[in-house]
Amino acid sequence: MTELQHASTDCTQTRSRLLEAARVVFSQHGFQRATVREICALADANVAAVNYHFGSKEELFSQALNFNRLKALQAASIDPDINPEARLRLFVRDFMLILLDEQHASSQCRMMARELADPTPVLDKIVHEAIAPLHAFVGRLLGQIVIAPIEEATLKRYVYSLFGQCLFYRNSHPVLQRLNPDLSYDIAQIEAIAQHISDFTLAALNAKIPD
Amino acid sequence: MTELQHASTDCTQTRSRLLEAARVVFSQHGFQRATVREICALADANVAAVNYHFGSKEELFSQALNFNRLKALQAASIDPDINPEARLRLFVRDFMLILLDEQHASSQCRMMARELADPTPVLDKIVHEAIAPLHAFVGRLLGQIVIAPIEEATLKRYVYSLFGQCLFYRNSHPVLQRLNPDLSYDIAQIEAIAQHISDFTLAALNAKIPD
Amino acid sequence: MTELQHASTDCTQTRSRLLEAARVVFSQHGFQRATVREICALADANVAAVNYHFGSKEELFSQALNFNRLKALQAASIDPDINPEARLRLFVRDFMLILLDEQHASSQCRMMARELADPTPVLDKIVHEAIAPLHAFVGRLLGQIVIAPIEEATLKRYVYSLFGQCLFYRNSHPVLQRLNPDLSYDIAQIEAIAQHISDFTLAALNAKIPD
Amino acid sequence: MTELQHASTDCTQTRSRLLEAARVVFSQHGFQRATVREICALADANVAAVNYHFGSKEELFSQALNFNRLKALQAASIDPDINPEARLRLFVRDFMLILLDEQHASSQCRMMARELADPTPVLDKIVHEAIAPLHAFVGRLLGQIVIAPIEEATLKRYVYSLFGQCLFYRNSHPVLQRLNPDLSYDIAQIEAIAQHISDFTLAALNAKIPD
DNA sequence: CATGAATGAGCCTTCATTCAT
DNA sequence: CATGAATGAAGGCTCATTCAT
Repeated sequence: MTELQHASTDCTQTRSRLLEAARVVFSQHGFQRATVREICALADANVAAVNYHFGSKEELFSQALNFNRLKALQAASIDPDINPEARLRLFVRDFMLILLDEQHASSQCRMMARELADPTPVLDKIVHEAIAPLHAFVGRLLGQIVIAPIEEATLKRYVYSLFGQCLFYRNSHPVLQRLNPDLSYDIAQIEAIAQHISDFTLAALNAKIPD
Repeated sequence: MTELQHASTDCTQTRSRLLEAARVVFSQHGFQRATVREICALADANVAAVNYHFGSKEELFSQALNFNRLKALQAASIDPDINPEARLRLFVRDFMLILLDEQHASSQCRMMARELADPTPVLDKIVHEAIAPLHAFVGRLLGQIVIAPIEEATLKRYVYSLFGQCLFYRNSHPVLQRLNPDLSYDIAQIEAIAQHISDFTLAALNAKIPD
Repeated sequence: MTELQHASTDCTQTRSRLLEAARVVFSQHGFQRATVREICALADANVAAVNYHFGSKEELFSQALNFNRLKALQAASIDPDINPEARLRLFVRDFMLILLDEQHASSQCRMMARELADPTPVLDKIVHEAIAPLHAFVGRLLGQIVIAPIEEATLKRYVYSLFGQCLFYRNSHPVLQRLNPDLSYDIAQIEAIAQHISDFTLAALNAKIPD
Repeated sequence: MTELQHASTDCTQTRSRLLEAARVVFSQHGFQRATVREICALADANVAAVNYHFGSKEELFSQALNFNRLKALQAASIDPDINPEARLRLFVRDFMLILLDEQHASSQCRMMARELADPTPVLDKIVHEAIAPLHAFVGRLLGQIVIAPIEEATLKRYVYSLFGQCLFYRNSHPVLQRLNPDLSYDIAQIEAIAQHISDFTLAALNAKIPD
């Protein structure tokens, strides 16, 4: 519960603590189930603090979302000196690290993943600011790998196949935990998963070329 | 437990109507957002009916789940006269129809999909009765396609890659709707999606063989 | 506080008790200051009872208004066998009894008086259903007294002068109480006030005739 | 108590701006509905300013009341060279201008009018400092018009009849607005109203003499 | 067997006030 | 002298559940 309390950020500021606590609680319970009371308790703040600083639970949710890491992700995989396949492997690895690494501040991404299953008005913002650019970026990347000209619709399905594989590990995490009770993601395992997804995807893409 | 006791009785029975209404409402709003009042209103029953017949909202949810269609799915794809690849294509097609076809009574499966993102104690039942067998089934099927002996862990990842691709279209439906505002699934489109997933997966599996 | 509890109405019904309590509390504190909690406490009901029975505080307020007495008032003063001046005296007397008699169920009228100073959306209903007809009625009555033809606007001002005098005793009651600390309205006093208002008004109206 | 201490200082002083803003907001919304936040926002001051300068919302309200205009009113109508009836007409005219003229700084009086319907402890001050003297003044004035000796109680009722007519236009303003949607008070209309009230009252008073 | 009525815990939010600087 | 930040009490309302019939 107090995992992020007094963490690296400037915790003397109630506002920052609220944002941090919100990410934890929202990513655990989703927007609906999360209560401002729990967030405030975790942030060691008064119940009224959320409304004072953000005006509403929804605005807090919206501001707790932080797409910086996702944007940095794209920047890192954009180096033109690396060939497209290697860039894809880099991207998938970083993406999975963000999605699965419980230790780091990836709760924003988990919040997003939750949001997908239980949309609130904030989803529009998420899609517009984070997901659409990400899909566009991955679309360009895959387009460079599949040299043969392909239809836009087909390219989209490749993108979906890639994201589907990646997101599965997050979205179906509760299921996987029950199927494999001793499941836990350390960095080595995350990298192995990322490598599998990259292998699988590249194999499918390359196999398509002769067609 | 008693879910099939009344299966044969007239659907005018309150109990049956509640189950049917529950499937509709739960699959629309998820467990949390769905309200007992809405279910009862749709079933034309009293607010107290849910607790009277099922004891709790959660138990209603649990009993509203119905895995028959998923079980039938496996049965259909098990014909030994068909080669494994064709069986996989059949399975994916039927699975996607269940997941995406809004016209038919596949709301149970949509309920399950929602549940994954918002686990309740009922998830244990779902995993045990429906998902675990399904994963095992698909695991055996993929194992027949990848002739070369592979590790159990690797096979699992193949299964995850397949389900990840399939579930993406349901889990990320709100996102896809926003990315493609005129999105809608008719049977032709569902079959095209299924074919893509099958192609993609088989290409990846076959490419692996030389390794 | 419990002045009306278990009064004459069917108090076994929570709904009725809520309406009764609402009239008491609303007329004491006005719409804003009145709290559903206090109303429910007075009605010996649960806090949720208001929302269960009426949906909202405002709808409770709206339904607590009851114009029957005002309507009866007009009916009583409409007897054609009595001359207009006597009918006016009757009307003023009955009106003042409703306005000032604390013993009887005139809290609706006090509620209305409060509403005037602190309008809520419900005021539209009050004006339309109760006040407009009342003004029209009194307008006709005064029109019969002032035989000479007068303009519509002038007639309205007569109506306002009459109602102004009557309502003063209710609206300015807190002031009058402080000016005359031992103020209290028994029936004799109310009748004396009514007689003064009638005298004053009729004198003014009659004095006008020669003009 | 200290209300005039800063009277001479520049109105840019926070304190003065708060008083001015308070008059505007209180007269618009009444004591209850007015919020400290709105007053501070209008005065371009901090939320804490009210409590800092005045200790409480109620004390701000109390100090925002300013009876100078009412006192000036009496002074103006006290000229012994004018006959009592004319003085009454002057008084009523000026009083109605204060009550109804939205353009001028008569918000204090509107504040008082609101207060009557929603008493706070401040009402004691209002009654003692403003209303009681006003009633006394009008009582003397009417006493001079009704030459015949009358009882104190009767004189009081005349005063009430006069004030009732005047205040009606303010207290029932929300109602009148709804009855006459295109209602608005310009100076000509206010003077017409004042004339009607004076005519009506004087007619009644004079008619009484023969009694 | 079923229900209309009622409940109580909990939700988000508002607001006058206080605190630390 | 003044303020931005924070507080706690209270508000209306929702909802799954229970009760009495």
